Amino acid sequence: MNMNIKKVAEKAKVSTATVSRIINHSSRVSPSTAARVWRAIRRLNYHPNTHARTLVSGRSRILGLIISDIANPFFPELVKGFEDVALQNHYEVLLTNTNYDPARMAACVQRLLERQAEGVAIMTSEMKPALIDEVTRRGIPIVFLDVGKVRNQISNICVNYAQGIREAVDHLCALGHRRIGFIGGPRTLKSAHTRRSAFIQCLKEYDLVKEASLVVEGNHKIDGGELAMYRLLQLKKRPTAVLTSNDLTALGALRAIHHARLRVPEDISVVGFDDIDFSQFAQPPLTTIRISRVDLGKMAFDALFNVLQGTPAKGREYRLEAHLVVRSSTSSVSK
Amino acid sequence: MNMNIKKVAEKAKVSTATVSRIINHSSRVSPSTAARVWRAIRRLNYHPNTHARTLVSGRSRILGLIISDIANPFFPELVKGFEDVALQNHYEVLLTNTNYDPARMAACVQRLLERQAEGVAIMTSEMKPALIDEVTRRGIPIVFLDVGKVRNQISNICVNYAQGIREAVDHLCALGHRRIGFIGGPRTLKSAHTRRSAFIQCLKEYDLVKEASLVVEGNHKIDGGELAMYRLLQLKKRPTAVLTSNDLTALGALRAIHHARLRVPEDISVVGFDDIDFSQFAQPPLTTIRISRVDLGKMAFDALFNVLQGTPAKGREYRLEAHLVVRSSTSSVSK
DNA sequence: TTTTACCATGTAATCGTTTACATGACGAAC
DNA sequence: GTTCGTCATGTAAACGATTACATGGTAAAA
Repeated sequence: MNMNIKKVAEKAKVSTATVSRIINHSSRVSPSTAARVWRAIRRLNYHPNTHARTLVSGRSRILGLIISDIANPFFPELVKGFEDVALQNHYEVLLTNTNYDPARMAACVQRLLERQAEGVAIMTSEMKPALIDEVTRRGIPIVFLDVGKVRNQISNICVNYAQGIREAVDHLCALGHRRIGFIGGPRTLKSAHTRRSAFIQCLKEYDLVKEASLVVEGNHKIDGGELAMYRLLQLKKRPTAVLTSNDLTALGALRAIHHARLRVPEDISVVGFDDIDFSQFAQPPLTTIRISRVDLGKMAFDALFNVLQGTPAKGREYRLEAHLVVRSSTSSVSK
Repeated sequence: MNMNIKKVAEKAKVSTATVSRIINHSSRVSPSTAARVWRAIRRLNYHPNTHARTLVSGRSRILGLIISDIANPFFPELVKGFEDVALQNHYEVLLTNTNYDPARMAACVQRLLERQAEGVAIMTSEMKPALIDEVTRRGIPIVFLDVGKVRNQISNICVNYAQGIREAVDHLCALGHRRIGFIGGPRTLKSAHTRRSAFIQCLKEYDLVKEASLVVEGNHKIDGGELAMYRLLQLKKRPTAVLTSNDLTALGALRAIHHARLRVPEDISVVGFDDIDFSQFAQPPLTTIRISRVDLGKMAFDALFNVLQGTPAKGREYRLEAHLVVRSSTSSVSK
């Protein structure tokens, strides 16, 4: 019943080696036999068994993609970008979720190793060094997002958060804001930390109010943003504008402000981060710092692909820009 | 360098067959050798090669999950539900996107067949019968969402849209609404069609205004909902409440109403469909008909799993309930 | 004590490919 | 007309597991 290379070989009256060579375009074969074999392949509706291929060749044509949580709106587009270009290059993608849990991350890596992934994109930050070693020891390239150093087979995509934040602060300053609050992400998250640092750095460069109470912590979800915003609203001198560590946080802030019977942007300006699909449909549409997650996904693939093709297999540092997109949640400060 | 079963066998001074038996708990082995082998396995950090396993046993422990588009907020949670329970049962999930394109769907199925998926969950409706045949001919179970008939290895999950819609209409009637509009999904989409039919059916059962102009077409995205709502607003006698075919459509409607300087729910009540994560954070929080997408994913896995385990491998029909969740986008009709 | 049965383990075939090496045919170079 | 190189193709050994069958040993049954 099941088709295999042997049957094709028989039908085309050649050896399996020849069929294999034709499928893989691996060495010269006479055009006439090639045609005969292709015809047989089509007739029998033959498709090579990937597992057998992987077994003998060692090449699985599988790439691993590790993310935190597909239900987090940051990731779907990233996945899409990665998958699209992987598919174009005839790679299959094995998607794994860590659920923000380092233990589960270990399991993800394990699963990818077992399936012989040829490369691993780690787009989340829960990571133990021991795991990385185990991957690189097998010669499997890795690409990280914002963490770790570029090494032999390790690439890194650095998002230029600072630039995006600088643009946002520029924009707010130009509108007359001086007291700018910041709602960060969870302490444990590397990227959240980077964003906060970039903001604080920015405060120094501009002539802005620096008060510890203006920087509060969220959880990168809506409820955390809402809670954090309440805290900012309760300050005796509250900020006239708020920058947030991601869009969900900003949406939570919007809610809190709305509940407090204040208006955005008339009473308080709000700036998000990421530009998830939704932010343009928020009420009001959110001014936010955009990271193209589709590009991020594509870039992650490229990073792996380059190492996979490259001789020598050197890792590289990639840069992804973040820019402000102005919508309606910011306006000049009212006095 | 690479670990394999042979090295483990050597180290533990047994044959590879014994190691295999121990790994698979497949037949009695003496506890003492088992212990020795497990120790060797741990020492050498051995993990079986899945491809070799698949090749000889025919079982890949891979399930295929076909969806339209991971960036569509309907799917991430579904994927998560499916994946979680698949993982618990030691299955890997191969996720494929059709991008709403039947041709790409064919490619998805092809890829899954080549990777020897043991079961396929098709959570989207672009499907050609020829493809299905090719899958079932190989004895691979399939589960559909809302389409097709239950057959030998084919299961189907039927969402009880009608019930959800009935609850919504009940709710609106109780609030005094009589002119209820409906914004449907794209004609090509089976589930959209089902939802619209259920609504029209409902109109007949209740004493409601039936006018063709009250049923308009969207595209299951925000812009489509917005456009469609504008059309409803331009009617000489506009509806006092609107039911929509999915939440994105409802959010678009919200925008349109907002732009028209009308208020939700005071001037118009809006009901969504699906209860995507976001709808609770809309302004105002959306009354909507909830389908638990996590449960949907789990159910899809169960359907496949049951056939995979079951003897005989009969397909079944599953039912998923849809219920109204009332938030703030509906209120009694103002006169 | 002999027979029987069963249990733990080993031997080797098998899954469907790829690929190093062997082979034979044919044309060019001498 | 040998000899040689090239080219197309075939032969067979991997790859790393599972599993049907074989084997020998030990305990129970006779």
